[in-house]
Amino acid sequence: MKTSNKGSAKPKTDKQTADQVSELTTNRLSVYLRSLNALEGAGVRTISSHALAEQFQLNAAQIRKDLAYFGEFGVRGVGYYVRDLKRHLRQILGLDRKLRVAIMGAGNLGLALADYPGFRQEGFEISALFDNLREKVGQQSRGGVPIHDIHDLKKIARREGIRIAVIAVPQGSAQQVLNLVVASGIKAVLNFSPGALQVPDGVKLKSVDLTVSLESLSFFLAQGETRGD
Amino acid sequence: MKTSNKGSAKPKTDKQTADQVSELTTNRLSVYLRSLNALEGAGVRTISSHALAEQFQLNAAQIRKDLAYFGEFGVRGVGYYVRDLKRHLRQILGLDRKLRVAIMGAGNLGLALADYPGFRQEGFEISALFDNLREKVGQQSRGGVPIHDIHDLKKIARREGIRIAVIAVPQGSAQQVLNLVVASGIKAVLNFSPGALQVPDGVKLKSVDLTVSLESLSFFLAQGETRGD
DNA sequence: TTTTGTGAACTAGTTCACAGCT
DNA sequence: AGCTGTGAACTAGTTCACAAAA
Repeated sequence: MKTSNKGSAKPKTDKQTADQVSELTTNRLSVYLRSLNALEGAGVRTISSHALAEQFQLNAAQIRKDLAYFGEFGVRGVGYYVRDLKRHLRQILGLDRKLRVAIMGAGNLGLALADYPGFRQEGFEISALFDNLREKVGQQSRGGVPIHDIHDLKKIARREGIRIAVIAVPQGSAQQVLNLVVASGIKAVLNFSPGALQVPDGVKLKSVDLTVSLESLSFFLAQGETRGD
Repeated sequence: MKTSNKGSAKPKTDKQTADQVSELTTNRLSVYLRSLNALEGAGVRTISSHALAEQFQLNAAQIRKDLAYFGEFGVRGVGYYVRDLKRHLRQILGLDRKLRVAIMGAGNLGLALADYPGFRQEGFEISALFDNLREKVGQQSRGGVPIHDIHDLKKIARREGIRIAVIAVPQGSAQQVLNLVVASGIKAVLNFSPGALQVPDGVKLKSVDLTVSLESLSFFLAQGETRGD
């Protein structure tokens, strides 16, 4: 237990500061949150780390450690109150407010992502698409997300308070578009284009590389065939 | 050097068996391969682990270790021959043949993925889309991938030799569709639906969770705001 | 009794540093 | 001289195991 920070020279918000939490941990927090939403919907009031761990293939201590980085949310002998823990996780993950997202590239992928229901959950709002093709600008996605000229990014990002950009442009222009995103003051970017991109310090880039994912499956299949011991 | 497996009771293919290679390693192999393609295109004949490491933010020893799991591909004093290493990596990753892919779900995301150029590289071929909506079956994607009835999955997967499935259906039906995929004999699955899915042993499931990715960015932004020490 | 929170032990992954080959 | 391949050292992440709280 580490209640009471007497003596410690950092009052802050006690925990919450979480300077050195690994991304593996925060990713798991998202997973826990999703499960808590389901549990709350099902009317479950309280859940133990063991019961939670069972749902994913995870160790219960892992879950307790993950949560302990941010505070003491559990009750010994009982577990975690679903509603409480959910509220804490939403706050830790910064989901207790609306976060506006822009999608760069109104091609197949960009348009699909703009209307993807998973993106609309938990406080995210897709506010705008950006493209450089004259004929796309002024149109909108099937779900009604407007397509703007990429040159208006800075202006619109400021006006709409866009905090996150998603890169869904072809390989060749990804770095260039990323530079525009960074210049417009956006600090968090989810990238779907393949290949290495450079961002300055203070900007978080998270990449989803579909080619790597597919090739990882290919490797698995190839192994299965060679492994004829 | 570990040439000559005298004494060892496993002649096999010497290396290549690679029983315990981490997924982190194989993911990096994909990244190296992409870079080698670019280098070959640029006419570069040979590359050192240092020069490769520089491109991504990686340690050179990391690259040498990753490659060493599968054999000795380098030449001391020289580095790696680009063409040679590329060929080896393609073989290790199982990309030295055509791999056919089916996409489950002809919604926005499924259709976008079907025509995604990144998927068409390196020997992958999107052979078919599957959906359960009467009005979609018989149509095709803009790029010409035919949409079949999901009930014909087994038949078509066998006929076309489909080895990989991509799950792009709504959350609610993901597990059900995955079960059909597994029943049809497909052993490798790339999943885009959120939430935990169960697969039997011997089937590889790789999930890309867009919600988790976005929430990870949200966490980063929230930290930046709180970290006002 | 149940279940948390957490130090200690363990396991996995990365980087160092250098012998040995070209 | 240059660069690989790899044990040894180190760092990060996970699991164990148990005291303390409800």
